[in-house]
Amino acid sequence: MLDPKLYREDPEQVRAALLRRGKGFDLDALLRLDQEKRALGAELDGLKAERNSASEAIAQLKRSGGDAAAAIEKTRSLGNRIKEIQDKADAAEENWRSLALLCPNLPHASVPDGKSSADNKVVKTWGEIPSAEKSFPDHLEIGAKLKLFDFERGAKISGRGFPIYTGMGARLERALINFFLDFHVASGFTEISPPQLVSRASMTGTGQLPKFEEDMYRCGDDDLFLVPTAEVPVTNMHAGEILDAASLPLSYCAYTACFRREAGSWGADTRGFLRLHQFDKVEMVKFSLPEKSYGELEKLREQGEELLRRLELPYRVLELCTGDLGFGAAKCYDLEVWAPAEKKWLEVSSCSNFEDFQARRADIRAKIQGKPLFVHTLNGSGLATPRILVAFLENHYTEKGTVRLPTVLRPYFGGLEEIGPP
RNA sequence: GGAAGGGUGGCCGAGAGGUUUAAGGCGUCGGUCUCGAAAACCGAUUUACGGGAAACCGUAACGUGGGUUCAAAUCCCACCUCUUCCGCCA
Repeated sequence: MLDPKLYREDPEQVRAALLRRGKGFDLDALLRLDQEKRALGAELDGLKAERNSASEAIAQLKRSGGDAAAAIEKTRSLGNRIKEIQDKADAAEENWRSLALLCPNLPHASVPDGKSSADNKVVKTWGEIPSAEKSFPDHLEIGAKLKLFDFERGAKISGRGFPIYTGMGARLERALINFFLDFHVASGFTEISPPQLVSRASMTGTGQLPKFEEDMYRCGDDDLFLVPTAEVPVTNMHAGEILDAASLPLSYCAYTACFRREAGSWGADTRGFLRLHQFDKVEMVKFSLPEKSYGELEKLREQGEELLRRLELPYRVLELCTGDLGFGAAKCYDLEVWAPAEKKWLEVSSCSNFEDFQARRADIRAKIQGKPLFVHTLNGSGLATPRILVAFLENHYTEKGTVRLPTVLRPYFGGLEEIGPP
């Protein structure tokens, strides 16, 4: 949610910033609703002030033993008038809020202009990309040979997009999750194991709702949502709190399964592990002082990059352009790994600074110089496993028909150096 | 799932329709005293929205949302949540 003062005081600047994103948002409607809400609020406050002083007069009259019946009768109609305006004011407030929740965040000034993912800026590339001539077995073929996963049976149980990991595949999945968490904890992050079903309020706090409800799995009887990312429960841990400024930045990491309906996104990149309804991810979440948040964003990105280097996977870093920026993000880096058989870059992490966009929705503040101010929230995948698995198998497949394990993963396999056929 | 009892400021805790401007205590900050500190004493100590150049003024908030009333922390209803007990259960 945007700070209303921004568009009240300088609507043209907000309009220009929103326009950089490309997608239309009706700022004029928001301004109109804001105006309406404030006008009714002022009228209501005046009427209530009138009633308060009338009530006080009645109290005094009664205390001194006088007859208040006439005064009470006179004040009664004021009550009806207040109720009427109150209803209008409530409706105006609700209209304003519904629209305000649909307004995306403003991009940071440093974010490059652009219309789509084609305009994202490559800021860094690491590792060696094999020549395009050379052909590689893809992850499905490797997985089949080594019996690492079973898509058919997964589909039988739940439908497509719900893979089963089997044998060494399951172990590799678990090893990756543990490696990620262990690395973050060693770097000073606090590990969280959060609820994986969350309330509507939590989903609204981080910005998944109300706009993206059709992409979420919902348990209707209880109005709970399966988490699409650990960002939701971990960020909302501090909803409604005033944090100790001295404790910032707070750095958390959490593993959860992630559930996404991916409504409307079928058709492209849906083979194998490339797009799933359920997948595993370790997420990093930070709460920062406003003036420190962009420094924290760089650190978050570096934290993700280090995982990729240790897994010995070639990767690149993209700075997303204004047109590709997520709904709540002010600035975002994507990490992509190279999959040699797919001959594609695969997104495995998104590191975003939301500034106070989520903090405003979820009411997360810190007392800064005596004043409670909204903190900045950040999050980044560190990392999501399915596409890591694709790149991992394709990059580390050996001529012997085995998958070589980088040294950092070997402790999770009792020292084993490679994964062979069962 | 059933029963009972709770939810009040940063914290503890009183208040049971109008002298609440939420007592009292703790904590925190400032001051007096002191070489300095402690103690004691004095004072201050929520937030949001609206108006105003400012001083300040108005409104709201006692778990949440409704209702009754001229007037609600206080009465009524629903819900959330905590504690205890019972039932079920990994």
